[in-house]
Amino acid sequence: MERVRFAPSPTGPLHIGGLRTALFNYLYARKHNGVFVLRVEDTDQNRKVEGSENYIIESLKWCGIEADESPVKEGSFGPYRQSERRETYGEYIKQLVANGAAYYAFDTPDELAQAREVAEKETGGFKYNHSNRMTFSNSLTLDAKRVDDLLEKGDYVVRLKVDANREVVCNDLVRGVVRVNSNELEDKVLMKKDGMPTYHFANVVDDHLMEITTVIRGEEWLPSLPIHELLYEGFGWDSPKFMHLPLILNPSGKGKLSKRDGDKNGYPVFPLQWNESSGYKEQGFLPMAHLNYIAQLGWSLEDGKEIQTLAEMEKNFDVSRVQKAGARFDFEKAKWVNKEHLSRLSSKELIAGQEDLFESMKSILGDRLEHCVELVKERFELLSDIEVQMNVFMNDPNAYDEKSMKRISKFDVNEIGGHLNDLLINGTDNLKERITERAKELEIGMGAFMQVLRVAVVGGLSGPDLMPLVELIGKDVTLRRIERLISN
RNA sequence: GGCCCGUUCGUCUAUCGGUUAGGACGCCAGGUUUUCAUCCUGGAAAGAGGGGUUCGAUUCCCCUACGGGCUACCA
Repeated sequence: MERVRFAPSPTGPLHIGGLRTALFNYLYARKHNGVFVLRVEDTDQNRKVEGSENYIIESLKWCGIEADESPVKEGSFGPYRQSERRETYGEYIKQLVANGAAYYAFDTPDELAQAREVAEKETGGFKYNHSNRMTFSNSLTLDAKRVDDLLEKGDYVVRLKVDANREVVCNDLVRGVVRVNSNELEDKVLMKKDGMPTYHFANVVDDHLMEITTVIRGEEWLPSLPIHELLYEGFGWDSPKFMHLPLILNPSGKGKLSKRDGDKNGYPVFPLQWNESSGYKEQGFLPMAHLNYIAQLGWSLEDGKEIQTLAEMEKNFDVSRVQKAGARFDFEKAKWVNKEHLSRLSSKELIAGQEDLFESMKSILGDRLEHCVELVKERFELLSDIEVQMNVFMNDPNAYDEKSMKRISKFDVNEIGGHLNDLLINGTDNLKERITERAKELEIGMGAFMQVLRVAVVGGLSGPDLMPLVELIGKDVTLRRIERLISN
């Protein structure tokens, strides 16, 4: 049975990259009839941001990709918050030291900073590893008595002992084999002075204990894969499969997609509102459409089909079709995907799915609601367009478009308005034919009638099909709008 | 700087040695529409560069260039 996990740290809102990682984990789990776990990696209490854990959970909920096991839905591998697993890490770190794969280190931050400064000047980089570990203050260099004393004081970290000059072979589901010489690696801190594990350690211990079979995460973790591999080895555990997802880049291609760039170029980077930043939900995206678009960044279908529902993605997901290279985010295409999803919904489905949005319209338009939606539906790109477009059915124009007024000013608006009034008195039946007839009689262009009527009804020269529109708002409203235009 | 990963139209991508290098977004033109949008048709637009391997390379290998990631007692 496949078990995968999404393991965000609650240091802020979930962003597009994180959501895509969550989505691919979810899709992988569903595709393989496996289990999708949400684990909160809150080992750095200093960076913890209030409300972000809840935000992450709510975001996944909005998207419809909730975890099977999580802090709010405990399975049998809990707790699902790393801050609640301290004792476990304590036990396992001892085991690793006993195995000879890790050691205690007592260097102070100052000493390390100094060593770093010197090393950077001389060689351009500092690494705490086999080459210099014997010059530092740790359980490899100090005698047993001294080590015990220092341990007693509790002022220590635990470091991974990386052997010199050996090849560490890693496997990645999208990139294949990645080899790295252990000399490039560092004796990474596994347990911090405060007794909390670092990412590397907690991650490996938890993935093992939670019986994770496939680790799917962002490419930024690829460089630390060898460290993780060595940890599994140090414990004598089998490592899971790994899949590193290509990064989502800023539209410019410069760097990982950032909130900064989103703000600058006017597109959201969060699923839901977070403080001042509005999310995809607030911008009027269908959760499924948003998911569909971000899935497309790094994954494609064999037949080139681009629009998929969540259910279809679950069925179609295929690891072997995941891209290697990072993909730039494109807000225009994201909107197009949303539009396609919207247009695939029938008016009935659309209304049913957006109860809040249609509630007040329903009370005004009653039975006509569905027909009204039908008429303007194809003009929706974002959910926010619904209110704008539906307005023609609800309210008389409160202003007239300047250009349009100029266009119709070449006609005798009063005269044409009078004729329209005259024709409408008898109702809206066969209105188009009757207008055509009248236009012919008067030797006035049909266009003049239609344009004047359009401006009267919608306030400008663009809008939905005019005749069905007049029919839907009815004779009286149309008459009133013509009157308003004339008296304007 | 070092290490790792990557590189097909402006962007997302197809191609798993032999194709007029295909699709989508966006853009442009035409058609439909009394208008706009939709829709339909057409168009411009790509294999980073250099070496190999091969009868034949976008595809396999190497080098260079460029891009990205990592380089914390952060994740």
